[in-house]
Amino acid sequence: MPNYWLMKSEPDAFSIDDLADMQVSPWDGVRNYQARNFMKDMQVGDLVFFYHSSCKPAGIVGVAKVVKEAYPDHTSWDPNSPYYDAKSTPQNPRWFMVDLAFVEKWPRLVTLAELKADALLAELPLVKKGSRLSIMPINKAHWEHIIKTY
DNA sequence: GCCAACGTTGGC
DNA sequence: GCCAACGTTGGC
Repeated sequence: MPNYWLMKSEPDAFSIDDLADMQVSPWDGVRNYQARNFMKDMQVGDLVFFYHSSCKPAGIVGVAKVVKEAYPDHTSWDPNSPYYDAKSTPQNPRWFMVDLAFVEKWPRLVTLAELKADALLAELPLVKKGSRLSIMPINKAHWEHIIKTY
């Protein structure tokens, strides 16, 4: 029984097309404790809404699947990486990543505005005011509603 | 580019 | 441990 998630990425940095090209990619660069903790909860086979943020329009563009559970994010101890964090070391890693596999790109982007306008999704963390989490759990009812409706 | 919301840092 | 200052996110 898979769990469901939503993960945000800026398409300029990493888009669903990039994932489609690579088929499998690590999800690195997460530097938020709450998001990290959610990643640690992910299991192989979990399904993920791929969300494009900071673009016009923002929204869900497709689906990915977890193929490797959380392991240390090596970019955190690479001084040349934009994601470098001096407090993270190979001996004592602070940040983690998972590997995702491409599943499907949707024929169209489902916009944040649509999701906000959907009364059945009022409790979706994504549409809550001030939500800045880049990774969040999605319950089964919400997941199935979104898959069915859009 | 603006700004609201939120997370993190650091002085005390 | 509190909280003000600062930085970041992310929609518009």
